[in-house]
Amino acid sequence: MTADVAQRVRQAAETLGYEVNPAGRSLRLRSTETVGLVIADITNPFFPSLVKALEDALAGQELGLLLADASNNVARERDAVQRLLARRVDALVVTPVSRSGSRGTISEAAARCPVVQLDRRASSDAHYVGMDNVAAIQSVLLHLSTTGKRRPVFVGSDPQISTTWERQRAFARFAPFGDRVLVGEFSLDWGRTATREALARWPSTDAIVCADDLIAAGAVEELAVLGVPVPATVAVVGFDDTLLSRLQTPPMSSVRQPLLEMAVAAVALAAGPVTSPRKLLHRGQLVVRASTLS
Amino acid sequence: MTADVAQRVRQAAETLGYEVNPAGRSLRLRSTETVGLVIADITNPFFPSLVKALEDALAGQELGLLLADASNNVARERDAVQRLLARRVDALVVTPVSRSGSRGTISEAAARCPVVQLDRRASSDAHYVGMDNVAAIQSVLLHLSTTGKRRPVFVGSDPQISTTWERQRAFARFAPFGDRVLVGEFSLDWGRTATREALARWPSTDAIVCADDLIAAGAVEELAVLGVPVPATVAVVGFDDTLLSRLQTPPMSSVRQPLLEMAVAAVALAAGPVTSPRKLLHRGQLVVRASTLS
DNA sequence: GTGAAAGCGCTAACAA
DNA sequence: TTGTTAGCGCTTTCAC
Repeated sequence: MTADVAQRVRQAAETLGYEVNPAGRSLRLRSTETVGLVIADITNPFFPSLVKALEDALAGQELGLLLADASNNVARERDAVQRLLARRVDALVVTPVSRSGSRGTISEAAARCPVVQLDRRASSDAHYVGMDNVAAIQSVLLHLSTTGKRRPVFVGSDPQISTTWERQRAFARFAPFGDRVLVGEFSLDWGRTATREALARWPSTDAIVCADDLIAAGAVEELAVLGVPVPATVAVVGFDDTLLSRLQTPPMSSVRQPLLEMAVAAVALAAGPVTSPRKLLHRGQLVVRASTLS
Repeated sequence: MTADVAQRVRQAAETLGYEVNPAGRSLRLRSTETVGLVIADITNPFFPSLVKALEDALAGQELGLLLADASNNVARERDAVQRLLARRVDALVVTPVSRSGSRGTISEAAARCPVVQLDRRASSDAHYVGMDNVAAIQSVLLHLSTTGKRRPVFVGSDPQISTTWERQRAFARFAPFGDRVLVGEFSLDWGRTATREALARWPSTDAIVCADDLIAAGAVEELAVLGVPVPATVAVVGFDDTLLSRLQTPPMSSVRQPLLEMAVAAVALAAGPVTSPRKLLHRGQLVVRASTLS
């Protein structure tokens, strides 16, 4: 076909309003050009930013995004994965709900199409793209120590969530008092409760390192109620750098994940040639705000 | 086919791991069993709850959700709509970015498939499912008046956003001083600026009615800075009942939209028989918290 | 360089 | 009730 004819065909297609039908294309090519995303819990303010990052990364590759939410529930996560698989997504991106509870679902899915675990991980049969939580905790501890805080406590969430688990383990290993750890859930209330408990058990506490911003926000609130000056007496650090960290009074220091970078890497693994499971760790960045700086 | 044979076929399908291929099905049925959703701005904390509600409503009908984000940008919204249309979604749900700027995009889309405007609206060529903002503002004003607040100010966002526009107009019509209106954008900073401006222009102000929780959070913060007691001297009300309203100190009263109900209605219009454009208004509910109750 | 034909997996219509 | 067939829109192959 000559360039001239090609041009005229294009022209005609334009005026007739013709567009390729992706169903026919899918059938023939055995590809849907769509990636499925299963989010652990869309009501957690961290995940919308992840969704957005992935959207952006996919748009660059002309890939569509089919979204599902697991509502923090292993059974619903399994259903969501099945639904997306039945729709023949070319690849699946998942933030697993639970280290042990999601493993089976993810391993089975990985046998059928490329699967990328993003942010959280549960199975070694699938790719993983996340943040280096050990390095993140180390930089938090270093920052605290340079501001004179040497008696931090860690307040985590459910250890079945891989991110909070990794942060907890790194804290246990590198903090001055590695056993000063409390675990509960991602919630404001837990942040408050844990703060009271921490101060009661370890009165010398001068910093609270939280597994996410929700917990950190609760910690800041409880400290205000208790009349403990932040950061003068007790500093607070969160994770994820969500809107919350900027809104809280005082604004909170928080570790930001390089979401777009991670999303691009995840898409590359999802859409690229099939390989053995890769593990990609990106560097986070501690955003310093008033809750750790007088 | 007898029930017995049907059962055996099902059994065989099960053991062989057979699943219908939606591509073939789509091609034959001329339907993708997928609905497209274009969100105005996923980083606005209100929208994730909308997405979740729609997810839930669609899951009940075995429909998939193809998601796109317009990033508050009319051009990106147009692109997103085109992309979803090219993928032959059966219907489109949109929260239009701008009353005038989104009209063309939505009207054109409505000519190709059922389109439901959710929460916000821009075109009368497509269905609309939203909240009755007039009734909402009236109930806010009534509540304020019964708590002795008779000099409210309205702080809105961009009047091109249909929700804030409707709230603003209702306020202008029903508030004691309908001209006490300031408009800016959905942001904390605007909430702060507007609060200062309101108190300067109308020193008798005893309540600030905000177009969303972000603005309201800014108002509460600025009042704290100015040393104005909330709610004793000035009460504050927001919209959307997001996480923010519970987290702010004091917790803020906010109008909650009946999201699931709206999502179910939207899905019914999207998946139901084609009809002339419908306009469905649901009733919101004012959630009263400390920012309006001493 | 161009055109024709096969076949992806599915369902609806029709024939037996 | 059961079995057969056509054709949805696309791309690839192969023949010309």
